[in-house]
Amino acid sequence: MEKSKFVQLREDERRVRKALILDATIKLFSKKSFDEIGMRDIAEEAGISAASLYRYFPSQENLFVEAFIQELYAIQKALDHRLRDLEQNGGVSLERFALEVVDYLMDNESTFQMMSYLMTKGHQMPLPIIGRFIEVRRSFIDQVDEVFGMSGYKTNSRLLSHAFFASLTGVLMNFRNDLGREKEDVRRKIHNLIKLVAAIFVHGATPAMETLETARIASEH
Amino acid sequence: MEKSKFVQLREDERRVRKALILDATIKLFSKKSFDEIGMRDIAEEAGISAASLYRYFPSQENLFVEAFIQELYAIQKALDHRLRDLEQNGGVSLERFALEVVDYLMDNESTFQMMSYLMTKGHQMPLPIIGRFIEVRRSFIDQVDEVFGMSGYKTNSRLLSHAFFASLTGVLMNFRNDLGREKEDVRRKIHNLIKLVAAIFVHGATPAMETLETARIASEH
DNA sequence: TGTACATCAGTGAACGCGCGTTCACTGATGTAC
DNA sequence: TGTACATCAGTGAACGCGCGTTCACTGATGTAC
Repeated sequence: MEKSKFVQLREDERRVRKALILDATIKLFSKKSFDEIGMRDIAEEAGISAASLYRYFPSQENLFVEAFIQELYAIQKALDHRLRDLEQNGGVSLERFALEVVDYLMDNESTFQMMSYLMTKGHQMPLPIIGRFIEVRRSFIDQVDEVFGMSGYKTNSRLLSHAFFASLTGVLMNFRNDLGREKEDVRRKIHNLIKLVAAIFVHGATPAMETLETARIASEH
Repeated sequence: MEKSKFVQLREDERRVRKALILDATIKLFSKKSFDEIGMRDIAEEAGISAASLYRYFPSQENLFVEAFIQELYAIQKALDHRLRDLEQNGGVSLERFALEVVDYLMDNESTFQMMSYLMTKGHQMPLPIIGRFIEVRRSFIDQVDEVFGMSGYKTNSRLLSHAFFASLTGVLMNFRNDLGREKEDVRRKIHNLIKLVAAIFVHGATPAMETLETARIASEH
């Protein structure tokens, strides 16, 4: 009985330490590219020795997998939270939602780095990560869908949501590291682009859907 | 005189061999990610020993730089060529142009890999590459601009072109490696998305420009 | 034509370094009696 | 309370491997006389 309590305590502490290591790892994601982060870096960031890491994770790959998945959960939660927030405070327009997402991704470098990484190298990642990534992406596209729904679109907005999601990430990936520009300058430019894209998607989608429908039917025959 | 001719010949051969190595390197770009390509890989692909590479390039970095730049020139030329081609054969719509570009990028894995790489890690690349990349991107956006112009848009389409370019690359990066899908399936999905985006940009841009103008002015005060 | 020499492409083997990981150990804390 | 033992976090040092790069050499081709 008492013994089990002590064991419990030890296990709790262990979990806390694991979490600290994962936090340190995620923190590093925002400073370096993934394939530049070594076990010694993580150890330093966490304030322990490299050897100690192996008391908590069997390998570097395993540590990274856990960190990625934790981060993916955080993204999903954060996005969901922001959407609910908007809903309560004055309604959700596509533009407001998109700007929220963009700001989140610009303020959370590690999240953004991870998303880029998953997009470009995702196909050779361990399965659990791929699964989570696809899930999170779908959940995000669902949210876009929801926003489109609020904006008055009915069915068949699925493809539209995919396109919008792609445009949004495309803007970020292309202009995030624009060289020789001030940080706030970059943000303003990206905001403008996002506003433009949102406006285009809102005002231009209805006539476009017909065109697409025609194209789709044509391409299937 | 004669001596100079022999020297000339030797120099020509040298240039040819350099080109062969560069070609081998670029070929590898389509098979592996850049940070997975080693000097021994390149040597094997080129059919020589790793040590020999150093007779032609002072370092791996230098070799990569030359390969990147060569590839960037190739992209620019290919895109330009395709645009001119379209102009002569029945006119250029945004959709046709975009589909051409997409197909080019889907058929030239190494090009696509390089573009993704430059977008995500470009800011820490050697200066000559950054310069070339920005140049090529600008030239591409110029082409989009031109197409928009043909489609009847007048001034201030610059931001629109940026946005379209970003959307196009975004679609590719997001759905290129869609898992558990046939290759042709992926291509069809991407084609549909691109058609949708093109249609949206064409039919929806005009009212959107006003919205944007308002937003831009507002954000400056 | 023959011979000594220069140039240079090409190479197998080795060097040096950084990385992921393991080893053998220390020290703190708790348990048994 | 004291003593022998178990558990486990933590670590400095070392191992093994792969990589970029260099070394010392070979062999082919051309040059000088």
